[in-house]
Amino acid sequence: MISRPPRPRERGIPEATVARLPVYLRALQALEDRGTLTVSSEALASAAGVNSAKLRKDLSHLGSYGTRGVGYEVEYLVYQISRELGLTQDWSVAIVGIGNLGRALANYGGFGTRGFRIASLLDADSGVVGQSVAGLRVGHIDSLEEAVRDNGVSIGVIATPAGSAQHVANRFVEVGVASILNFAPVVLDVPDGVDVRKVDLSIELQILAFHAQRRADGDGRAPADRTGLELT
Amino acid sequence: MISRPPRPRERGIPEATVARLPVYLRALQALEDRGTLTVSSEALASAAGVNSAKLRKDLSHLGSYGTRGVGYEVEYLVYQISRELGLTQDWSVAIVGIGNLGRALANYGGFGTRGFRIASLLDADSGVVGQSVAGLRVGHIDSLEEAVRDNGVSIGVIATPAGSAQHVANRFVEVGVASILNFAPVVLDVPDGVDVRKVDLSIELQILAFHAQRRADGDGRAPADRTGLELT
DNA sequence: CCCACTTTGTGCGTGGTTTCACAAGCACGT
DNA sequence: ACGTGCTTGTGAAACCACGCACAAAGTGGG
Repeated sequence: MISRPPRPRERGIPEATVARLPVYLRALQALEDRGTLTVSSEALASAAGVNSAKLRKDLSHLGSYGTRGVGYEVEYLVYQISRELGLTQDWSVAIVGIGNLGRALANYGGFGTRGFRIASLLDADSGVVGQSVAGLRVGHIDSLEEAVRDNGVSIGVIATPAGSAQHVANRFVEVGVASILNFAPVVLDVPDGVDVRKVDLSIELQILAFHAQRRADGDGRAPADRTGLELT
Repeated sequence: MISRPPRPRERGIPEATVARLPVYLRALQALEDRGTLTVSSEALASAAGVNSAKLRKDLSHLGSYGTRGVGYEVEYLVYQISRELGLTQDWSVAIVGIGNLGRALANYGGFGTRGFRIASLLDADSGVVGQSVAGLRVGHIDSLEEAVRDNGVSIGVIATPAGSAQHVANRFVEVGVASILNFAPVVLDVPDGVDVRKVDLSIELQILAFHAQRRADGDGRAPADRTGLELT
């Protein structure tokens, strides 16, 4: 009885679990940096800000990687989650729209922590094209197809104004980029099989405002820490 | 620990609905700009990228604001959603961490579209303090308490490096800021009653990578591609 | 006034997600 | 070898979200 099965999991990890795996991964990497060797579901859950039962169930979808009475081996779990998320291979990313946000993304070191390589920066503004941002020369949007093909780009990031986003998305789709991260405040229309995720700063603010208003209204319950006073 | 299960919602709107209201609102405002007076749930749902039954159910949580046989009056619905989200009042926002991302946020006009006013920019780096960004003078982080009080800030945005985020959050909480939007890649620990939302760029990328990998694996079909032996 | 047509609001079945609670499993000390 | 203590993995229950399908309610034409 030896043999660790190389592919214990079956296809079909719940979407909610997938969304949490990166959080676990980051918490684990912090533990790893601190030299921790093993961690219990309780401790890891607390670091990740979730319920421990949820964490165990999430991990159980990947396989049985824990040891009862002990916990999980940090390094091994890091590897398993990385592999599941596809971070053991490299992904090339193109960013379109090198305004304030695009620049921030290009310079955001956290991206490349593992697996992601920013391969191409593109913009439509001839005043921006040619500039050097994060060590890359900004190319013209017209060369998108070329940039995608030459660099093997498989993930496209849209950081353009709302008006251009759909057009950029269309061109990404046409050259075969099937994963798009959209920062523009529009709903993108893409064919089946293309995966779009949206990050919308003002939507997050609006959700915060909703809850803040509810707190301020005749709530009856003040924030635990403060003395119920709340001015608007 | 925290034992406060009895408070999912008081008289309220499901969380999933709240998260979609801003999307509807944006679609409605686009219609308004185009001069459209009324819209059917079908049309609005399509513009917002959701199912029309879901949209109707979402709106039904706000009240009965539609007219059967006709649809919804755009302007009226804009007002109702705005009110529900708390956008009829003004929210003052402070941004801490004026690096690339903080700068992008400060300049992001979309914020102020309605209801949100960026009242204060703060940073710890003396090379940044004093600079003018988006028409505001960047203040020193030490003046956070003062800035919050003087401007009536009720929403705090954290765009600092990971290492400083928890500290900034603590200070926000201490001066009574109970709504925090966190861009730093850490899980913030805050007392009950404080609302934290997190936007994490690299997590989004990792989720995309997961799906991209799954597409690549079982590309044509999914079934018995590699169903070998499996022992545990 | 009545009828045909349109669109909302919602009851209900279905499926996914969270949480509890506990048996099963492993390590370690005696 | 065996019991003790701890932690995982997972049934089962509760909860929530989604979408179908249809009755209710309004509009407009004849």
